[in-house]
Amino acid sequence: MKIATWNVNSLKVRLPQVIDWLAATQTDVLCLQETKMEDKVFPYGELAAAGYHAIHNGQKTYNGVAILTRPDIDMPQFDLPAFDDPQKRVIAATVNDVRIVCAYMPNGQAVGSDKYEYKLKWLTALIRWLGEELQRYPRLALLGDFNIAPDDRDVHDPAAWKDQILCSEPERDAFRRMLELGLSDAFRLFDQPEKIFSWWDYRMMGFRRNQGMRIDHILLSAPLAAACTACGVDKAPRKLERPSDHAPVVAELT
DNA sequence: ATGGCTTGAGTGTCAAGA
Repeated sequence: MKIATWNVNSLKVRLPQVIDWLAATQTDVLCLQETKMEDKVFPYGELAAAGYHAIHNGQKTYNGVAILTRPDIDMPQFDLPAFDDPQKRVIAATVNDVRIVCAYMPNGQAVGSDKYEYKLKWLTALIRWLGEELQRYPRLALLGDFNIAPDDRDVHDPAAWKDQILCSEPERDAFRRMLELGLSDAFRLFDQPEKIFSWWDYRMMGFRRNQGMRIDHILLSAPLAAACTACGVDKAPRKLERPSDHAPVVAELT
């Protein structure tokens, strides 16, 4: 089973790219972030015509997450429980006996800002809930835009970004706490080339200069990590006209 | 130099992203 995550930065703009990419890659499960639309305008019909079931947790303008699958979807869940939040950042479901959790984690804007405090509180709530979910669902995959670069290897210029947003120690500590639940970073299960990123700034020719960050991740519980045969970033969609600033991250499970 | 693009809302120009 091929699973993937992609922050599309508006599904309205990117829907043709998503449908083309699904057809080209034969992906079984795709988690989307930043759909930026309400549920009532979500393109269920176009996706069904492309062969995909879909569930969506959206809102106007900001955030919004979806899971697209070729297999049937069971036990959908929307939002973090026990964390009152109008921002639509979490959706989960069971697909082929794997619990898929799709998350758009807060950006945080700047270390020390109100949005940064919200990010850290949100991450703590996520981690508490993930611990419970792993008890219920030992076969669990967490996919999404984490807005965290876990390590200096994941940053094009670690000196410039030291202690900045996406790289600060409290954010990296939250990422480590996810790993301590028993999850593995699928990308790091394998030897990887240097300077592989999943996001590049639209400005300053960031993509052409490969000035990016690895902030989109697939974390796997132990049974799934043992079944994972490959993980990488597919840069092809980032080269298209009107791309998202993020590229898909893909993992293959036997 | 805290900008540089891109999107949505909405028709001015700003918030937000990372």
